[in-house]
Amino acid sequence: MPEPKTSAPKARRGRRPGPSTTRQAVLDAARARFASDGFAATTIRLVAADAEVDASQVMQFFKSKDELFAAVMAVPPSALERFSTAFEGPDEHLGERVVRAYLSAWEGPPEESEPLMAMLRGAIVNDKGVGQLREFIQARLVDGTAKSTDADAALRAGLAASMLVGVVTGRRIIGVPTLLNTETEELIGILAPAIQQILAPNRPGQSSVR
Amino acid sequence: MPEPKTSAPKARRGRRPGPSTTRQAVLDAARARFASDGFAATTIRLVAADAEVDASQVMQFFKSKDELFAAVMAVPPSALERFSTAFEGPDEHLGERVVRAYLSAWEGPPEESEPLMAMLRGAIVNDKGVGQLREFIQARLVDGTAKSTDADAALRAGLAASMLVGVVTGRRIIGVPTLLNTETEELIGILAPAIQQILAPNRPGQSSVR
DNA sequence: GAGTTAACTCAACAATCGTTGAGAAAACTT
DNA sequence: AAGTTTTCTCAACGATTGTTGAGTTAACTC
Repeated sequence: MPEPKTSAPKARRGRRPGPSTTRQAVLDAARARFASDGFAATTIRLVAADAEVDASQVMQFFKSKDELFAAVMAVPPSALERFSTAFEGPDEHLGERVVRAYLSAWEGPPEESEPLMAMLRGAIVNDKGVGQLREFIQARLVDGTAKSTDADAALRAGLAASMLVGVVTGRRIIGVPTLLNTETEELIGILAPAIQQILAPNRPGQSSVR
Repeated sequence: MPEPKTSAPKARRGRRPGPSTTRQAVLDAARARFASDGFAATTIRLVAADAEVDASQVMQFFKSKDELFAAVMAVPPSALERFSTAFEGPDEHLGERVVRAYLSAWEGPPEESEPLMAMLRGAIVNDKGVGQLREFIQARLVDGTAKSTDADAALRAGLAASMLVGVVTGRRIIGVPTLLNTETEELIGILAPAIQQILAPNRPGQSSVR
């Protein structure tokens, strides 16, 4: 239920006085809507109402609903950094670092997590969304992290990405009760050895610290 | 591209002669459409055209689009059997059996795989879909497979389910190139040890002291 | 064979959607 | 200060959607 910030007075007719922050307001509203409701359930009119603007204004800033969605899905560099830096460093705790990077990226502040959630929620129903998510996983999570051109390393990075995205989806989108009722740290404790196994399988027996 | 079985002649006006197979034809068409296009992109008229019936006929058999979707998402018992039997047997190759069960269920014959694909594709956009997928994972893949009432075992089953569903999603829905270009057997070879790590983490014969 | 029920088509409604064009008011340019 | 540009609301269009009611034909019941 979107409610106007102030009790809706009367809609002025022309341009508003003062500097215009509307474009950013529309973008913020759209990001939140796409992230929580998905692509199909998010209507231009609803976004416009959230941003307290007319629907046609949204169309003037962003040319179409698809372009608005594309603008929303732009993943901020701070989130990308999490993934790339997680792969750097010694192989010993690689699994834990990667798991931690994924979970924290999707559970972090809205500026980082909402574009990612919007991608997941919108990917299935919007054609551009599927392509965007595919490219994001392939370029940013697979090619961008596997340092060498090793095909096997890329495959393992892709599998780890799919698995961790699956965990996030199950927890944040599907809402599987078992995953919802578990602390993030406990999840990491279980996932880290498995992802370690995927990414650095060289020493099979070395995983268990305890 | 939906194709009429025969070149569309003329639409008769009343009930057709002979025994009626229309209800099943509608269900088959809907299952295929929901599985390949998702919930939002699948229209009643499109399903009706595929089944060579009028759209109102679809509404007479199934009361609404939601109920049609619910009927489509009914997972056949043969698919459920794959999952439950995979968890039975020695722990030694548990990971490989479970991985094989998941991948084969989603890549098997259409009667089995299409309801599962419909669940995945439709889950995000349809409210009933999210609930259905959540209940499917929780009841069938978590509670149904974890033999004991052990909370930790249920959590591990839930994580394994989410991860493997993630792999299937990345491969069959998102279409991550790296995963697409890899043989199923090679995937199993990499995934099996990781899932084994999740489901049976302790070799020193320690079964969760409580 | 009459009467009832079920299967089926046709036409249309009501709602919602993305999108557009015209015009009003403020900001910006000169 | 006049003219241009940008921001903004209003009203509506065209298309599509799920859904419904009326009428038509065949199968089923007795």
